[in-house]
Amino acid sequence: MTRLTDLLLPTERQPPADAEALSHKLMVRAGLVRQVGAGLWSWLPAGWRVHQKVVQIVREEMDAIGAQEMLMPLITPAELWQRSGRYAIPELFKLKDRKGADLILALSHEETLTFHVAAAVQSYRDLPKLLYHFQTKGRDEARPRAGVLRTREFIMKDAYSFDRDEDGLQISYEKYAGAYDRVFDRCGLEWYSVQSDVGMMGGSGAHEYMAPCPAGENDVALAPGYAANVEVAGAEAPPAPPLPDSISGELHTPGASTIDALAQSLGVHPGCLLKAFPVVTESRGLVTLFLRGDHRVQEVKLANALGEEFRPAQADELEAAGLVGGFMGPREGVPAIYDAAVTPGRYVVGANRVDWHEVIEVGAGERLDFRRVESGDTVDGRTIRVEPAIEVGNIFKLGVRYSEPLRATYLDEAGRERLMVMGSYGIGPARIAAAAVEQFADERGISWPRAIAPWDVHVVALGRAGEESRAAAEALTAELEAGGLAVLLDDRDAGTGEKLTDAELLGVPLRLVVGKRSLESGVVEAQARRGSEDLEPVALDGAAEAVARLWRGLP
RNA sequence: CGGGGAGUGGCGCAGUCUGGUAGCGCACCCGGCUGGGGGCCGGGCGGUCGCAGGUUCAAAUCCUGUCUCCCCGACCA
Repeated sequence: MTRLTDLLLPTERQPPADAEALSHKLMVRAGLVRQVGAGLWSWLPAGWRVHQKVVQIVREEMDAIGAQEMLMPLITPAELWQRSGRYAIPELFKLKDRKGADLILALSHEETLTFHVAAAVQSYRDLPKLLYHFQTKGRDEARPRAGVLRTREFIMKDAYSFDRDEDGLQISYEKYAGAYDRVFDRCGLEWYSVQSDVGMMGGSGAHEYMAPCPAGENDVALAPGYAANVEVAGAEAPPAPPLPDSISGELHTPGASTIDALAQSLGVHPGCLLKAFPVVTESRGLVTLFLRGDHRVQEVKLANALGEEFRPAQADELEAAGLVGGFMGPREGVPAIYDAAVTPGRYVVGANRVDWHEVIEVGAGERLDFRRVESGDTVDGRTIRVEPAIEVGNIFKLGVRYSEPLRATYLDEAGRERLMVMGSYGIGPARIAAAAVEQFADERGISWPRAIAPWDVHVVALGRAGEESRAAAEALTAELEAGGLAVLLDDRDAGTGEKLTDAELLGVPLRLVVGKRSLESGVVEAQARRGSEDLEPVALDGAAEAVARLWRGLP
């Protein structure tokens, strides 16, 4: 039993002035978390209970697939990271000890675990190995944001798999994927897994687990049977209306240096225009990308499509090539690449002269897909919608990205030395908590899924200290606890409104109100936090069982 | 890193333009009333006005520097 009079639960009537995201506001208001610095948060007792609930669910599902829990240090010798090549990451916290030795704060633990497994495992007989831990991560984020959604220090469950080959990795990957499905289901979240970008570091496959909500940092493209991060999603765009024949040749377009202005002055759909996006790459030099005026470049897709990194061209480079900002178009000597949604036909492009555009005929040449998909696009005839989501977990086929530099090898049956094939699998418990707040909160506050609520039942004892209702609430609480429920008892000497309002803010799934009015009939009032209708009152006689039953029926 | 905004009691804010020694609501403490939706009355506690320097008889207010935090973007292995 937790008595509210013992608990540090600093609820606030007003959200912090600088909070933007709903989960940020509510988690602070409900007394779950407090900020220490930018991206640095303390978990107060009630919030930590939620975090621990999530951790326990994750732990159980990891154990269930045969993964073994361990613990590796946050502070790590820099040398391991120098070997893996990750020492240069800007987000990496770097420090020195008193002897001047270089150390880092691990932002994940591939290096450390690969180091251990490389030393401990020599034979194919010892593979596969599935391992995980919950450990603090340090990440010097350029921009921490939205309360606990993006922080510079946080606890992550990071898991790893070591296999002898790709086939083995596939099996391990599927085990973790299954465990993840169960974790997010059990946490009561609305979620889906999406294909994700494997990044420049390579890797042969990756999925992200996404919890849709407005505060999400990722945009996800969804259609029946299809889900992908917009960083990789590809789709068919609805065709743009044809450019009227009346518009042709050279066009005097004074001041129309933006797509909107140009489309408006010509009276045509923005899709009839081509937008130019000049970039420079290592192997190609300056290239101009063209996509429909109503489309946007998706930079991750672009890098993948190009097969190399790129940067926007600089003003002097444009000038040297004769490209004119605001009126840019194809030009002799500058390679042009068209987006896949630019179907052959007539388009308005810049004439590379200030205040002039022209109509060109685009043929059926080579295309790359580098535009961002938009709501209304289709995949195999199914309409896509794009929505924001929080990334709550990811699974990633690493391959030999770490086993190679860190020499994690084993001997196969033939005595040949071979590289272990790895996977990594992350979950952020804090993000799961924040996502649950985002997804289920209403105007009164948080509404926890049963599985991760800080307590199972919130007993509100009305009346003054010493009154009969207080004693009844105490007795009821003890009985519920004996029956296996975790109960928060509001035993404060506060007004009814304050107690009920705080209960709704905190969001425990089942609330029981003990007051003299209902006690006269030998019952307490029950209300589910989610859904507004009162449940049937619960008779004090046999309450433990009845309440447990009610609780089991909640979401 | 670029753009924008903000630092005044635990929280939310006013005061800054026009310099005169800090105020409001909530919270908190004491007393009393009330006791099923943040109730009422009375009395209180609490602030180096982010920090440093400067101007001035006098600085929350003007000047210079600096730190911190938030939002948008970039970045996010």
